[in-house]
Amino acid sequence: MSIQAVAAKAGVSVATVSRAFNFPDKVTPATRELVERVARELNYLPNASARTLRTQRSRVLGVVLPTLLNPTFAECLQGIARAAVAGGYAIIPVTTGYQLDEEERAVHLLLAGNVDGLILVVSNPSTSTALPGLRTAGVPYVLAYNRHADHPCVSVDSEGAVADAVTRLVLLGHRRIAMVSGTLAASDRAQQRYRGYLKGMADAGLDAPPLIEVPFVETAVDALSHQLQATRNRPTALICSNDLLAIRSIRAAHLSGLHVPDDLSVVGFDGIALGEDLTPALTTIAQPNSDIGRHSVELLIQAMAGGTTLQADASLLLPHAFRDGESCASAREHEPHAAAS
Amino acid sequence: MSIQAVAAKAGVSVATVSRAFNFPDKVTPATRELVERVARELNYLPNASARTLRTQRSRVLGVVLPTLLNPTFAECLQGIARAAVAGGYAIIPVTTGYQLDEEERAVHLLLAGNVDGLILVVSNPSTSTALPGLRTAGVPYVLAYNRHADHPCVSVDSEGAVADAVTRLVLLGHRRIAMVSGTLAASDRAQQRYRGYLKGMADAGLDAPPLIEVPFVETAVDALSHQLQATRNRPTALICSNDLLAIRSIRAAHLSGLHVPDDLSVVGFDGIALGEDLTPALTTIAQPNSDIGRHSVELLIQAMAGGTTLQADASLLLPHAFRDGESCASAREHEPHAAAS
DNA sequence: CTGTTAGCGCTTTCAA
DNA sequence: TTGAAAGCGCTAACAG
Repeated sequence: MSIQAVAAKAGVSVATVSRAFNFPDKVTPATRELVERVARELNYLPNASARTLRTQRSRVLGVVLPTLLNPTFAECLQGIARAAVAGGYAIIPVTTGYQLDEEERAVHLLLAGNVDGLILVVSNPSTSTALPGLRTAGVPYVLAYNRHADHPCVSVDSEGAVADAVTRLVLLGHRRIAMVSGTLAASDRAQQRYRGYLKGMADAGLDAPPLIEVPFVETAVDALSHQLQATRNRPTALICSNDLLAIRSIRAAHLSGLHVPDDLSVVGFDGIALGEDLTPALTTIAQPNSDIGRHSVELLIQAMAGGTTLQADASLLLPHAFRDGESCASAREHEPHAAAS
Repeated sequence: MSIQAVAAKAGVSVATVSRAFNFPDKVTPATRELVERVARELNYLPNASARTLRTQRSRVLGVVLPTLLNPTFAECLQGIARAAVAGGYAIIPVTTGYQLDEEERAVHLLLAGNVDGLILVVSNPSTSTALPGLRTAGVPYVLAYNRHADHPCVSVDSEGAVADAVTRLVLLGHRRIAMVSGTLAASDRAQQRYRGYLKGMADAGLDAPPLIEVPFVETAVDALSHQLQATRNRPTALICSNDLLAIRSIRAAHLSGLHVPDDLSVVGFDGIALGEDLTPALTTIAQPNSDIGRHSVELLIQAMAGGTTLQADASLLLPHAFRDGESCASAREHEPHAAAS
């Protein structure tokens, strides 16, 4: 079904059909209705490729994210999708599995696909190989979750959030607080969160035990169980770099015969919706995942409307919230191995 | 960057550039390398819209799903994405929130976007308003998770799976087994699973208590807690229509002072990866979510290669597996309220 | 092996 | 208010 067919059947020119759809008030009500009726009869759908080719605008946004298996990004994507539709845009999401080369491949794919703009969550803006190319290509883009002085970003103050969380744990009587993280090198967020942890510990005058880094999420439970059993001065609280890690930490504690939160408090980061349905309900630093997506889209659309590309000073810092759950409690008055500490 | 520019700079015709990219062996190695070098220098990316317009093939697949907030569909989408990339296709996913009108809107959007084929998870194939249009449009499509005699579907035998699960529970000594489901009318899968439950109960010669239908997932925990507290002949086991519901059921049990699995066994359906990390680890009927996505794509690509549309007889029934966890145990020898039963 | 050229479906001047 | 026609970037005959 082409515009030609509609024009022929309606007895008007293709230009008129085009106008009837794109500028309804530039044609007389009579012809407009005629065209609309015929189009409906013929089941006409304007061809997006032809339109894109002609106008040089696709009304499609590319989205690059690490994975959808982490509900954090699924929630964010949901926010992106909703805002995109509201703004008249479609989206093409591509996942990268936290791999640098995949990030670059994804950007290429999307650029070749004529997207008008990009929203991306990269491993690390500083080391990303995809970003420089994007910049020179002149395509508007915005980073979500990442935080970097040279790029437009929509994020939260991870560092401050974790530092605050440490303070809370200290107020609950915890002294031996450890941090659990994925590969530090693979994510600027993990690095920021770790810095926040170190800051919080320093502020409280506490020694920070070595970071518990679990390179592969699949092995997190085993690695953690090992740590929880082996350590003599076992931590009484764990701050986890994300909720998935927190969930696995709770399991690791269980497998080590520790009860959460009585023997071990666990705090997550992300605020995935599922966390509230767990038993114990996850105590976590909640990010507004859906809003991060929404604001990214709105920023992008706004910039595109102005025909410009986004600058770093357009960055947005969204509020986070400490979400109380049941995986976190006061440190026991009576600590085991007290003599050894 | 157009093909013209590359041709000019390389001193060849546009046709040669096109060939160098699409049929490398139809040009001499020398010119091919020349073209490739110039293209790289100019940072040339072929324009997808122009190519689509010309060839009438977009190499894009549309994906329609209820939501990405349920990890089941996120896992499936991951499988779809991987298979699509392997087959040289990009995907555009659209979520519908289980709403009929959204399903129709999504299909329209995708069709206008020139997708070559569609993979969809609809609420109910029988009542779907989007499917008939799709059929007449002649666009290849396949349903995932749904099951229907008139459409090509990739699914598992939900009915048989649930019936088997009931049998297992019976063998564990359970007699009072209830089923928890979302809105039955909203999903053919829920209906199939319920039928399987009824069949399993009948086979065991047991009375099936009324279905516990929780219309809105958000309220599931409250509604369930209420049921678990109010019932005199409280069930000793719950079969849940999906894993999210199972997780909420475990929480509801906890809030009602019941321990899982000692006081109540809970079995889910879906096999989301997260279930294995929970405490207790979720006992569930696992679907091969990623494979469902992969097979859907492969079926579709295969059909498109043959220039045909998929028929109902191409449907695939994939194997499911009962995944043992910790949320399910033998019924207590010594049942409370035994006298009343 | 390479070049010329028509045309995919649409929007957008420019004229009428 | 409407129509004629050019052209977006690419591929695929067809000719050489």
